[in-house]
Amino acid sequence: MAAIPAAPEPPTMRERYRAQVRQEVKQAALRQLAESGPAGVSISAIGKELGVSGPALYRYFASRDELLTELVIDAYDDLAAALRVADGRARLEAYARAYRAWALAEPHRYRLLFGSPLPGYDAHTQRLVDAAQAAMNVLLEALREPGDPAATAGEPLAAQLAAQLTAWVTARHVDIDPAIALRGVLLWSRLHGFVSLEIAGNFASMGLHPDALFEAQLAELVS
Amino acid sequence: MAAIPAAPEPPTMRERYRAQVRQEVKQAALRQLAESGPAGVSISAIGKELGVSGPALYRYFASRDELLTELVIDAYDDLAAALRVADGRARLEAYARAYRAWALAEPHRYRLLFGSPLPGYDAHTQRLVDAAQAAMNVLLEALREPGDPAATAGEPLAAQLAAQLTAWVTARHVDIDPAIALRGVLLWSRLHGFVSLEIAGNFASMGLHPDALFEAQLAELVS
DNA sequence: TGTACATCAGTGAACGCGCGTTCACTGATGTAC
DNA sequence: TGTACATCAGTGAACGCGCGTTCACTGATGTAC
Repeated sequence: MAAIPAAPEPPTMRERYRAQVRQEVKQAALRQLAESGPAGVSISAIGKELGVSGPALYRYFASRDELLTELVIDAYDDLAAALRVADGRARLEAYARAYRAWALAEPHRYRLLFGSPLPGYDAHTQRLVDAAQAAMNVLLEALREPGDPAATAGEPLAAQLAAQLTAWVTARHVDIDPAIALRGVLLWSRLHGFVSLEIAGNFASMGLHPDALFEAQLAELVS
Repeated sequence: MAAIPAAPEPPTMRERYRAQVRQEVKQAALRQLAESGPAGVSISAIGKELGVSGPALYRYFASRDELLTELVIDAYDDLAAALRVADGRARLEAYARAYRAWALAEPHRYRLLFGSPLPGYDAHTQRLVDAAQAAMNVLLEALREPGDPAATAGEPLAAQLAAQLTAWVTARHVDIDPAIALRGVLLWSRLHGFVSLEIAGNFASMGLHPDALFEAQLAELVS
């Protein structure tokens, strides 16, 4: 039971150096992600890009999985931050536009979050689920806005579904009606459908311009 | 310019044997797809599963890419066939249910069609785009049903979008209003959003039961 | 300011793995006379 | 019915590639006296 001396010291030079190299590794990994997809993010290739041997990276990340986890969490954080700027009246519409804009600006990261599962990688760690919920919380906040047309609930909910929604909402300390939480979940589902098809190029291969499609979709979303 | 003799002969035994082995290879590939995802579909592993050496498969498929292409086209065909059974009144609802049911029954094949792109594989060959359109045509047929509430178009369309939709619809020899085609595309987009999130386990990790969610989604879809 | 030591970033070789694909070859199967 | 030949399925070795990870080691950097 030796007392551990408290060490609130400022970071040493070595610590700052480590933090900086970690960032550079992540950036190189993101570049590879954009070029070759999640499977193409490899330790050796990152080392090559940084002018360093592969095993050197093990000083900064315990394994490839840990690196991937950091990329995923960073992406969730960035997405949530991009969504948080949606504000003011017509907040829902702003949220939808911000969601699509982020996905179009960072398609590889969007796919990392919501695309096919990586082989041998468990995306449902509590840590990852928590990070994912941050983006959802922004949506719930937007829905809580009074005076929004969505705030007027429609049909009555099935009891079981209402209970699950209530449990989910209260677990995140947001105080809204389960019917509105349902609207949030379904809104997210529709946004994801549109955006993932657009990113995959499905609209383009039908000869349809996504911008106009999205406006039409928006008209229905916010109604 | 020697005349090539026409050969409408029935398939020889060797041809039938070849066709059968091709089927077995595909089935083994589907099993691997279900277990390890698209990246796990490997020539050597298929050979091992069939009790045959890897290179033997090159008698039946020119390359791994050709095998994958066959899997994709088969999946599109099966999906379209599953959707075609949706009929009768409330055809749209039946279509939506059939779409979800197929995706839940064959999640790995659904992901093969609409999940992340495979590295080094071009999913936008004309042949593949055509196969994808078959499923869409079933939806357009369902939407053409008169008396369906969806048939009554809503707001006026942007001119450019209307032109693209008309071009797309007439290229597939279906005679419906562009506004209704738009409803079809957006309906598909929403279905895909819901189904892909459900398959990925996103609803489950929120503690939400997908069945009840889907019923709520359906109520909005068909309205 | 100067020296001795501990810390730690990075190297290069190695292990074991799996992959797609090519190639020369064996042996069985079907066909033609 | 019987023999000679062509076809073709399948084998095993090999090529070249890339991967994650471990390990003993070198050399520079920061720290303590």
